[in-house]
Amino acid sequence: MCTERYRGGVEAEGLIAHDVLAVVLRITGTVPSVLLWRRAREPHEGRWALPGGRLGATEDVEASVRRHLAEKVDLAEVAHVEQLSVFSDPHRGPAPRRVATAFLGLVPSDADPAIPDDTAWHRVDALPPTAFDHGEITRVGLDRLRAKLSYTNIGFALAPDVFSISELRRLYAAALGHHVSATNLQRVLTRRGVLVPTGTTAAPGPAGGRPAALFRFSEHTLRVTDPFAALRPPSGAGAV
Amino acid sequence: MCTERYRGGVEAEGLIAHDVLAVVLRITGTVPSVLLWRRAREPHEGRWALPGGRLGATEDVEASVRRHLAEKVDLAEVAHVEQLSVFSDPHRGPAPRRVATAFLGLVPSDADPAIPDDTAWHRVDALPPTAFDHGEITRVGLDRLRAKLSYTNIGFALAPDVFSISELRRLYAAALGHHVSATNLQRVLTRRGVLVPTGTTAAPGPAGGRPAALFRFSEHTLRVTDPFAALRPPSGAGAV
DNA sequence: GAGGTTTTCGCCTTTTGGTCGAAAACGTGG
DNA sequence: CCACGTTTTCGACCAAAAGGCGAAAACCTC
Repeated sequence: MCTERYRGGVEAEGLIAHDVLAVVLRITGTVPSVLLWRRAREPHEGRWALPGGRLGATEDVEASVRRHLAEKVDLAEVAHVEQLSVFSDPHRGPAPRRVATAFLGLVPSDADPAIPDDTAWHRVDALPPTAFDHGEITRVGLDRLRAKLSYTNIGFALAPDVFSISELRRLYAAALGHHVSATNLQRVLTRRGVLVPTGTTAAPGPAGGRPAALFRFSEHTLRVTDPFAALRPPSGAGAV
Repeated sequence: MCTERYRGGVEAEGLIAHDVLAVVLRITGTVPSVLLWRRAREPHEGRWALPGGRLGATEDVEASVRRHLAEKVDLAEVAHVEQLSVFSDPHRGPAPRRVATAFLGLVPSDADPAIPDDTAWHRVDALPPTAFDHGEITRVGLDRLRAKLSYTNIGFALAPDVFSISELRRLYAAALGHHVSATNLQRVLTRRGVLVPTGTTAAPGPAGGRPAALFRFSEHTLRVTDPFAALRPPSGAGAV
């Protein structure tokens, strides 16, 4: 049949199914959680998988991952999306061969978007059995988030629109997995100009305490804190 | 014919040609250069393209880019390869649709590998007309190199096995496009433990001068200088 | 108003990066 | 063999950035 030769022809020509996947993270309590859905069909029936799907003919990978993500979560709640990496091990899943471009997505901690019945948030420190290489991909996404918290304004995608320093401190500590000092966090982010005071304060908790000043991020798009590390240009920089 | 329905079937199924591409950089004089080959056929005949080719059925993208690179340059001279990004704009080239995974490759300044007749090094500040989006991809590769020079030991892939500080300073300045102080470069890299003295010295130039002490990189694989920026863990770090 | 709680802020220390100039170690040419 | 130019090295100093601590501020309840 044509179908037989068809398959063979496809592989000889090197045409490959291309998927997109999203590691969608959100800080819940003291630990990040990732959005996963439970597979109802083989392969890997019953295991938990990252949202995603086939790359369409008229879209680039970022448009595609946004389209597929919209099936699992309200896209308006996803504050940031960026490309992670390509996963292409020929044995990363059963035949036929699939290549996937993975993305990182971030949802602010105050958003609690509606999600389908087969979908749930899972703490990254207690992942259920994952399908294919999705566990490894989740780890890559988490690592990326942690790295970028240090030298970008990516916190805007984890925090509510306005927030107190202690709330922000809690989010950073949860994402980074280690203690973060409120004093230092505020100073570092302020010096970089990513944090601006709103002038308003929050009501104290039931146990009292001084009312917290409220802040917001100056920008809601990713910006690298420019001379973020060693070996800066002297003063007036001339790009090549 | 089968062929007719074949094509239609392929696109309906979303099967796509996947390419790999490499931005191979090398510091030449005071400016980085990129390895390009001149296309002898349409589309974009006569324009200059990045090395690369089709992803094969039994290899992942990194193995593939190494295989294709071997056709243009001696792989043993490529000291470092890392994934850059996926380029998937449906209109990034004429039909049929192609998706490409781009890589960054680095060749030490003392290597001068043999290359085919259709291939040449081009200074990145004076690129010839490039095919498809290869000019943009080159820019992405250069940006990646510049960023990583600041917070990783990636210099090992630009420098000879042993080198003087002034040689290394020249390489960093050329790659970054701005002045770099030898004193500071040595201190920063030494403090991070990526630079180790060999105990030997180089012969002075024809005009004399104090003989330069020679160094080498402690590792020849990529390592991120761990707490490379703000928001470090307190002291004893416990990973989650 | 006393006592508990939470946030804020000033002050200090440590680490890191940037700059400068003197000294060291070589050549060459009188 | 000594003065001079050259290149590298190294110490000293400075500024910026980040980490830490504790007192003070601003709220609660009893």
